[in-house]
Amino acid sequence: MPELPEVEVVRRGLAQWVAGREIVSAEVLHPRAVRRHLAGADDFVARVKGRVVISAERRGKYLWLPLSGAEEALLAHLGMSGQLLVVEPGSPPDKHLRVRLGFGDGGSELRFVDQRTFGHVMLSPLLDGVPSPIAHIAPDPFEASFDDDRFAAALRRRRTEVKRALLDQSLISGVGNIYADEALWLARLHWARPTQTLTRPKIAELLAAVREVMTAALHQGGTSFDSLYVNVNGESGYFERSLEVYGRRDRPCSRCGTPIMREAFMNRSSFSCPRCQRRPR
DNA sequence: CACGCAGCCTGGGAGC
DNA sequence: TGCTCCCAGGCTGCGT
Repeated sequence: MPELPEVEVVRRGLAQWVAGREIVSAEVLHPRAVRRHLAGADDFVARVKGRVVISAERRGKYLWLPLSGAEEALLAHLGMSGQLLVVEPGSPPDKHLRVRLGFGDGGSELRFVDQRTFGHVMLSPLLDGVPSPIAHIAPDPFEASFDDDRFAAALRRRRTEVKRALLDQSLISGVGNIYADEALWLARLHWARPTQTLTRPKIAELLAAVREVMTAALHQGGTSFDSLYVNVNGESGYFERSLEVYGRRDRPCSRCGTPIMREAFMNRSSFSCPRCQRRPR
């Protein structure tokens, strides 16, 4: 389940293996993979050919490849199960291969593989260096343009629960269910804590926790649970060994030994320590 | 405008 | 063995 650290691992792989190369062929094997490219699959294929990949960029969980020519980029979101794989041409097709790009040097090809098809790729204009479809997404906490004070003020204005706010990509991008739970545990906050009751120091602590868990994950190459997520070379990350609460129901909290509990939240799961993270009254 | 939630999608696993 | 149901969850679109 790719969140910011996993997407960053993929971005680095793309920067290393794909930047500077000219796309000469493209094939869309499943229309849903390009559903956000409103002009259709044929248009996507026609317009991507002949373009040189300039670099690999990322904001939150989105990543994009600026292309030569017009101010345009190949934008990708991995969804839950998407992978961008750099493989030798002619390698056996993956079961869930959705899009394939070939390069003029005849070397490795880029494949978008996605079992659950929540991910997508598209071509989009760049506005001030950012793809237009993600203009409404807030910077992620590792960008220079992320403003801690502004985030704190926006959070306190909200009338919602702190975990909902963490998952709201218009407030802070890149945080998904796994790292939200991990950061809340580290900051000793219950997921249902009303945002308007958070003090500025507590918000600073929460932001530090978000950055800490993501930095740790990045150092280990991302998180992987069911091998659906792999980096650009097809190698799984190993961060799941370091998770403190996510997926650890009934196992002891490493701080106090209390069994971790799982609660239903937003049609998914929240994991927390009932002692370290006291539910608000 | 702010907030919350259904729906999208597939395969693995549990239960019968 | 084979069927049904549940679960994973980021994001969009829509209702309140």
